[in-house]
Amino acid sequence: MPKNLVIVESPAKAKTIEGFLGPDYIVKSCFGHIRDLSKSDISIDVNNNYAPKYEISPDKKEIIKELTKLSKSVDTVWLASDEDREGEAISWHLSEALNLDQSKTKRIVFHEITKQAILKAIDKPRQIDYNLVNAQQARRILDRLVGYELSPILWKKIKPSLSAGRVQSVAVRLLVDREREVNGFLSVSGFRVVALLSFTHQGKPYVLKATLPRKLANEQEAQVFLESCLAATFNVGSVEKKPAKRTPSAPFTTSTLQQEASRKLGYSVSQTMVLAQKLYEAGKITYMRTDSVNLSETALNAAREQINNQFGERYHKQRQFTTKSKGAQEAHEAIRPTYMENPTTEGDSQEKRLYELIWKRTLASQMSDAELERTVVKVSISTQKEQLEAQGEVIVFDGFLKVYIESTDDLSEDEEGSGLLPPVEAGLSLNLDDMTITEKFPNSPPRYTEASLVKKLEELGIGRPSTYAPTISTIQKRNYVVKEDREGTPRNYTVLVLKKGEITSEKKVEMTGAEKNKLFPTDIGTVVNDFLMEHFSQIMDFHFTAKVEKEFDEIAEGMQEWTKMINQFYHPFHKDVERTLVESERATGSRLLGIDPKTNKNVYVRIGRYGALAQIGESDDEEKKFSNLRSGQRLESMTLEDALELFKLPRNLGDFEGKDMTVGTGRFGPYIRHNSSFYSLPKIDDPLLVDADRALEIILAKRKADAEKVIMRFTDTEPEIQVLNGRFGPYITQGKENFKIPKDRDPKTLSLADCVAIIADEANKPKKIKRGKK
DNA sequence: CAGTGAGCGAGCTTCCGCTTGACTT
Repeated sequence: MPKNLVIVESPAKAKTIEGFLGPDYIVKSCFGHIRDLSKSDISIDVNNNYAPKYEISPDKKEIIKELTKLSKSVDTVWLASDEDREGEAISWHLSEALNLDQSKTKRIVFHEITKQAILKAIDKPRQIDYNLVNAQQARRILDRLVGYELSPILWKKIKPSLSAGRVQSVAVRLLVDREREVNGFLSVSGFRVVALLSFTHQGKPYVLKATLPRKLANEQEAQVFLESCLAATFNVGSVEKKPAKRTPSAPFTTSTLQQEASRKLGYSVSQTMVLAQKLYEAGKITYMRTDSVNLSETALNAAREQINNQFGERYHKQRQFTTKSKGAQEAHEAIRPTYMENPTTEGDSQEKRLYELIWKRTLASQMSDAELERTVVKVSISTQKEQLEAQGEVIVFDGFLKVYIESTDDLSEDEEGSGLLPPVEAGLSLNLDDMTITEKFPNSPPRYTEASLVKKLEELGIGRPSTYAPTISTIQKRNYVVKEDREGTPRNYTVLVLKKGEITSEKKVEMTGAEKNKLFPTDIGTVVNDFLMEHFSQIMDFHFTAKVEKEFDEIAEGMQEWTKMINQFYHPFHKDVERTLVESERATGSRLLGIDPKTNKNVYVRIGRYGALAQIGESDDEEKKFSNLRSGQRLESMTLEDALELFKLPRNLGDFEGKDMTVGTGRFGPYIRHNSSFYSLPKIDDPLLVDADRALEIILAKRKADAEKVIMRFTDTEPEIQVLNGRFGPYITQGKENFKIPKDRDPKTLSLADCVAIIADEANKPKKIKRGKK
């Protein structure tokens, strides 16, 4: 019987550690938090010093039973949860829930999963740090108070089932603010000058591409500039070379891994975490939920060895990075391969690519700076004071760039300043091949991707490595936010060209504002955000988390009583809650768009019980009219014209077989309705233009298709079974189930007995095997 | 699936941060 029970948070960790400790130790995992406030109500007694009502989480009952039993059979229980606020609380909850005898309970922490580190930890046990535990309780209770008092207000004032919280509501605010910034962005164009200048050097022809550093203000100025260049001569004025260097980024944390996997591999935040979890469980990488950029001694040594072997000593430079992000708790190492000597790994291709990314990033972080040479060439124009400029960059020593180049979210305008310049010297005379002046519009601030939102949240110190992915999915589940593509809109721009002594001007069209896989706030997300901003600006403040984190730190250091801190927060907050419940109007996001010229009534858009709608007439008007907004239409961007357009449908097209034909637009696009049947309108038809003849055509075509749908039926004997013609050819249907007809059978000649036999045959076939794994 | 949009009232929804599976398609 083992004499010692060690409890860690993660089962993968438990397995590794057990190997180090020998037969006297049994190592178990508690799978994270084991107790929490009950979900069913607020579970905090606000009138009794905020006494929390904890209960064992339903999914942890089983493991607690097992741990209790084990703890009774050993001499010593070692609580080895992580060394941060949450980890300390887990140890305390364990000690309470398992009813541990303090004299045989020891608290240990280690930062590295090596035999040495663990033995050292066991050598220096301590007691539970109650200041840290109280800091966690304060965090937990504040979050519960905010979440469980704000959400019900939203149910009453906006819509049931909505939610608000310290983290999610600020995440939505970032998106709403950005959306407004983008929509309000005024893009003032400038005119960009690019010249292609040729020369010969040692008998070989070269072209130098040079640009004017500033943009010209308008077309007229561009025209004047080109005219002045018509008779000009061009000379290289100066060539200046400067050394530069580039330094590798720190190894991955959760958030930087999510960002790079999104940029380089196109993974969603949650996809990255699922893959990383698999790599972790397979023992290939260290823990994937971390905010630390620290590498252990073991890792530093392994990286050095790998770099020296693979690239030579010149490529190695040992670096230890320091964590900058707010609120970092550093319970773990950075995310790195467990074995640096493996540049790649077995497994499915997605896992493999993520592993290789982690390996490269880790290795690069321990490599030398890249040395560059930047060259700036100035080109003089004889008729102008202003000079053109060409920039080049050459890698003198690649260093870490040999394995890893970090990506950025910025869409840099051009590829300026990269690559090798042709051989030029001061005084060299150049020949103008052509000069192009293109009208350019500056980009609006970029919309957020999942990963760039995580980056922003981390910068603000909001959320933790374990919650970034769940937060992103919560705000999408609540329908506050959607991730989607949007088509761009066409925009005109002007291009002026000087070539062979002639100046020409041309109007061109480019697409602008197209987005791929970006986060957009929905109407409901916007209405909830504006409501919270109006009544709870304190919670919505981007620095709210940072402020309370500072107080949690003070509690952790024993400088402040946790109940006092919560009390100071709760009193004013709860007053706001009560006042809002009484005073605030129902929030519908209602906007008055204008007046309907036909009826002279007001036209509104707002959120209704079933989503966004347009309304003509006041709410107490008996003859008011409603229409759903179309998909893609947003409350904020609706105009009077857009709204009036909606009321043009449904239209009555006239009578057929004694019943009205109407045309309308539903959830699945435009349709014709006749005698309570629906007929989808083909894409080529515009519901506003369709006439009675065309509607009739569509109805008859559908009837014909339906008539041909039934190949065989056995009405008398077995009305359940039919042979039908479907989208993919003939098939047999029985009730709600469909069955394939074997290729060698003619569907037209099948008898009922044949059908029954085929159904029995198909039903016996094994179900499709799961895809994914080989 | 092609409507609905108001109100009543029962009963429900909801937070953040630790951890993994157990479930289908």
